[in-house]
Amino acid sequence: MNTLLSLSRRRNSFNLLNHPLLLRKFSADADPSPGIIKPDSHASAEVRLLENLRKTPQHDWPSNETLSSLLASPSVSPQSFSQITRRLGSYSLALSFFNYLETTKSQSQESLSLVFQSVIEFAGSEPDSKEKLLRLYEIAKEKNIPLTVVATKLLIRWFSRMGMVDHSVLVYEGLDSSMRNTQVRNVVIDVLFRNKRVGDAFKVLDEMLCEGSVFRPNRITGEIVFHEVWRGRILKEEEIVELISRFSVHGVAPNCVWLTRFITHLCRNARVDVAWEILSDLMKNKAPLQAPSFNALLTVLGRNMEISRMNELVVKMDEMKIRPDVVTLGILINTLCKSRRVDEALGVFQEMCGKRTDDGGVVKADSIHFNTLIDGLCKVGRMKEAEEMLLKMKTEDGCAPTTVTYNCLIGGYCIAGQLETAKEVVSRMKEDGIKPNVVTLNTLIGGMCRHHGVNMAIGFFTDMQREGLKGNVVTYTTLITAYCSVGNIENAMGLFDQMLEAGCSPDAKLYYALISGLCQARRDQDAVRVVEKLKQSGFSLDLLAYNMLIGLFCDKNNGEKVYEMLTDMEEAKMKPDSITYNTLVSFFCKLKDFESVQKMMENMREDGLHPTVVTYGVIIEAYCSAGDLNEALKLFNDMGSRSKVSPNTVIYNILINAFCKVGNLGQAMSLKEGMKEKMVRPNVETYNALFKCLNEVQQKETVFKLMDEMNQSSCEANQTTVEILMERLTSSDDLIKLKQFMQGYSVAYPGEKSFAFPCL
DNA sequence: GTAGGGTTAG
Repeated sequence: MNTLLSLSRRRNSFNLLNHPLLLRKFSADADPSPGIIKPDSHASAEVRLLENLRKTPQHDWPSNETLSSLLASPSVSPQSFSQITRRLGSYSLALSFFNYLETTKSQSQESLSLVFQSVIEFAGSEPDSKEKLLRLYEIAKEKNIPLTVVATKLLIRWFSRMGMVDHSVLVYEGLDSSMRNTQVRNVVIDVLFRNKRVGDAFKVLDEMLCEGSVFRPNRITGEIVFHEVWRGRILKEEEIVELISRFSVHGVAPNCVWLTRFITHLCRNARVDVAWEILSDLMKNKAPLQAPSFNALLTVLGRNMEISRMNELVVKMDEMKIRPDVVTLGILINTLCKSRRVDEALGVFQEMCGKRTDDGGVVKADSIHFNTLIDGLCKVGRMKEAEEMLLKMKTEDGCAPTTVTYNCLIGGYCIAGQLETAKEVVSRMKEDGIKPNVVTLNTLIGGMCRHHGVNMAIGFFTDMQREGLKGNVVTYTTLITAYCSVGNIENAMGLFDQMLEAGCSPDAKLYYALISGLCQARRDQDAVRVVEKLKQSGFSLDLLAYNMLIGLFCDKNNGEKVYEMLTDMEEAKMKPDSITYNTLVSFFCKLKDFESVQKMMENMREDGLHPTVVTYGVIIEAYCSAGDLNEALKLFNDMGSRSKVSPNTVIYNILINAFCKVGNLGQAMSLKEGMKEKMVRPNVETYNALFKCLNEVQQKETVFKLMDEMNQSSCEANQTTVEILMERLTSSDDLIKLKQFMQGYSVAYPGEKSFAFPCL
């Protein structure tokens, strides 16, 4: 048989003929020494037919009686005709055979079609195949020879390859509707796509997809269409979703890689719900799916910490017998650990390890799974279990502890403030032959800063530097932040310079830490230097940083720098927010530049922002301190009516204070009454302002009334209150009243304990 | 040739 195989491979270009079954049938021909393997009797009619065709010259075929009788033999099936034609070995012989059969009219249309198919097969590899195929197609039409599915597919494909896609379409359109089956349509669609006739391709596809279609799409249709959809970017996202849904009705899913890519794309563009819908739809229609597509969705659900939805999805996977893999395991335990649900993570870990996967393997945990769990345990302070997990790791195959494992443990002990134990872990890891790295260093430094202060951390860092271990940008950020938080800006800036000298590049987080530290410490000169450095390094400030800096420069009355920051923001196409505006409003208020204040308010509205209660507070206070109480009052009235911003206690206090200061008690009291109406609670400042104003003897009754009111509304007096009242209430009677007031008794009705009215 | 994931420090 081996000999036979090799011989026949050499002789035949058609793979089909290499099939052992066919070799057996045609063994007399294939074997050079007849007699070794004898043709069986069943095949003899076909074999003899082929032999006779070969030994008889073509022009003698019509007159050869043996041939005629063999052709009439019922044992020669239509399928044999196509094989016999192929075995004739050449295009011209095959065509002659076809013509011969056609003229004898001895054969069924099916046999003729099959012979014709073999002729087409030959024509495809002829030197002038284009003309030959065109001619054959003409012949088929002239002689009314129905094309077989194979012939149809070949013609459509070849015409397209030869640049005659119109002929491909003609072939397709000339077909009987029963011949336009899934296979043929798949070829047509593919050819149309390749020739950029997208609309026509979708027309053919549409008939397959629509309800009740006879020739439904199959996996290959999906392959062709989705490949093109991705490659050619011919559809919008919604259209792709719709297309997947239409395929899904027929139980067809895009292939795993394609689908996973699309799901990832949707998730990255915040279309998680759409991704979810697609997978649900496909599951509902029982389309074949695999874990990676689900992993893509689970990843983003994990990032958003949507654990219940993740759970739901895993349950669905289980129902559909879609097996989770190692990646699924990684996503689940990581998400659970990050949300501090360590027990659930351990549960999932137990349950999934050892489960079968789609490719027949077993879900096997690796070092990273262990690291994730150990980190989870350490973050919640379960150090004993973390240590046990480390021991377990050492006994498992392919799960050797790494630097990361030990770093997690060190981090855990640092969180717990056990710095000594953390350092011991460093010794243990060295004994195990695992090298500490910069993360180990940073973890320890972070722990020291938190629990023992920055000086100890600096000492440790210096020691490590002597041992040759270099810090990185994270090391410096930790230390700089620690210095800033204790207000030691000199050392923070010193470290910044040291870092630059050491050739370590600052990153965005470092710049942010430094700028926020400098702004809090009101160090404008240093801030300017750092911002310059930041820009040189190609970084840019974000809105938060701009706001901090603008606040600092406003505070330092550095209008020039404020202007520069605003110009920078504009160039960076960054819109100020209400914090930026409030800072600026407050700046102009301080300068009593009310024109600019008005301008800022206008700009704010143009930018679609609304003045807040803070904005109004700042301006009202500015008008008050400029002595323009009318303007302050006007703005106060504007608040509620124009801006629909309700005044709060702070606003009322500003005004009450101002009116009290100029001795306008009437206006102050009426504002206080207004508070009651607006349900704004007066506080101790409100009362202090009023008490200060009530210094006439005849106003004593009002003082008492207010004192009772304070008690009733549980507004506690402070040092200032007592000082003011002591000045006003000097008689012995008054002092008794003051004492009663301090004890919470009513002063207007002595002996009666006041009640607190929570409604006020 | 093509997809998905998980670990430590600011």
